[in-house]
Amino acid sequence: MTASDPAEIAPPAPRTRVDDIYEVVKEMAVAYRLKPGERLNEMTLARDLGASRTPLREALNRLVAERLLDFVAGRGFFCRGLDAREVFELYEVRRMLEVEAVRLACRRASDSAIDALASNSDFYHWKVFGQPIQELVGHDEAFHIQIAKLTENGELVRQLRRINERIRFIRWLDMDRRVEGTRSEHRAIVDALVARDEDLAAEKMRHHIERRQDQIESVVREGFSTIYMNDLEGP
Amino acid sequence: MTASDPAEIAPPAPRTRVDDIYEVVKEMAVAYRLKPGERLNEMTLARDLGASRTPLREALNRLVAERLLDFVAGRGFFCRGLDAREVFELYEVRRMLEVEAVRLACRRASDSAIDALASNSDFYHWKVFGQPIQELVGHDEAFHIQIAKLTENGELVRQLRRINERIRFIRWLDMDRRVEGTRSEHRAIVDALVARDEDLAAEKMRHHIERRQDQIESVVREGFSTIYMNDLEGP
DNA sequence: ATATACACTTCTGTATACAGAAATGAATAC
DNA sequence: GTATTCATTTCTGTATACAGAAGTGTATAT
Repeated sequence: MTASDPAEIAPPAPRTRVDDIYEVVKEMAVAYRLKPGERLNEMTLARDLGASRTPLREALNRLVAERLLDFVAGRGFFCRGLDAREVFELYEVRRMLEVEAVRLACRRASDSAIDALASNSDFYHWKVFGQPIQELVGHDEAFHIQIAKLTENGELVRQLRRINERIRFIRWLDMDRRVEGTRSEHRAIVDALVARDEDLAAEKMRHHIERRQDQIESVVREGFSTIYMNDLEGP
Repeated sequence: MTASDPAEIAPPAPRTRVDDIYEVVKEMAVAYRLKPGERLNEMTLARDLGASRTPLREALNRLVAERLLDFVAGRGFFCRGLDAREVFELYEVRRMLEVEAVRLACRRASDSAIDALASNSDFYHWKVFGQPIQELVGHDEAFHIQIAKLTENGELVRQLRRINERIRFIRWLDMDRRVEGTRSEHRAIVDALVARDEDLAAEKMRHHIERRQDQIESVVREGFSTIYMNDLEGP
């Protein structure tokens, strides 16, 4: 958005090794390619990433602050756990933010912004079958973020993005059973937004998120088996 | 809470130099003892803290992830800015979370927990005059966190704590004009909680937070002058 | 007087080194 | 067979070293 503004062409922001490491390890943590609670060996990981421990540890510290990794002084860095309670709490925070976000969106968004959401929205394009789950979840996240952006509150958007990273694995697991439901629920939210019916939009959003919240316990259980099945594709 | 549980006496969690540095620099950033946008000299700062650059940079990376510092690759670390828009957005997110939090508290909190909040609440003890502003803000934050804890949602509490760190400086500035208002508004919230009147509690909380939101612009302006006056007490 | 080029200084980004803590495992005691 | 001790190995926590980028200031040209 601001990046393409010709008035502020700052030097193209040199990428450091820390940034690269950060992204790679983040992906590993988000996708639980590291097992829950697994200890990270800094020397091995640094070697595998072709770097030294110094930038690695800086990246790991960022990830600890984002709660994608755990850290114990004297013992090192660990993959975050997979805990139904934590996921449940994150869904609850997410609901609080998104229900209010869609309210604000009803009040603040321009007609054209809402039109863009309505006509561009993924639920028109989703091929429900034969589409990689990752793509579907990507569309899902994008839809919710787009609504958050209508509030013009950058902090809100950032917080939701962070929550999304932490529950993405869970979304991967339950998306395939819920594609159709998701699509129709998204549509209901957009309809309410177009009508600027704040209460209805809020209610639809609450419903949309709470439905998933109910299933967390079982999805997390499925998560463990998925994680430990993936040994098969290990290195 | 869990720390004193005899069943889980883990080794007393050795403190590292990173932890110490983290806390010291965090305090500097929170209190704007670093000027907004000021560049941090790693060598100087490390020397002043009696450490080397390695743990310093790890701590700084954590603080960047928490948005208490900025980072530009190739240029280094900077104190966060002081920006009315950002503060405004944080107050908005805070309102979203706390209004819903007090609703959940009405539903979930035990009678005894609410009693404890009501009888122990700071507004009974606040000495309005002649009390350091820092203490008053500490009571204020503690009050709000206590309510959040009634939800039993640890993530919610954590997110609010992080927001509090980022707006603490602003609270310091406007607290002295608002001590009495704060006290009575807190009381109204507690009364609604005791009555388990969810809608009323939510409305009181919303009002409580939005009142401050309206003043942010002017408080931020005051903030700049405060920051640049403090040169007088420099080292 | 302002702008440009260039040498010089300072600082960041990363690798490496090393001390001490933690984990591992063998050997011994019970 | 289980528990305990101690030697050995491995790994973390931090300091230091160094290359190259960024910043600074001076001298020269216009």
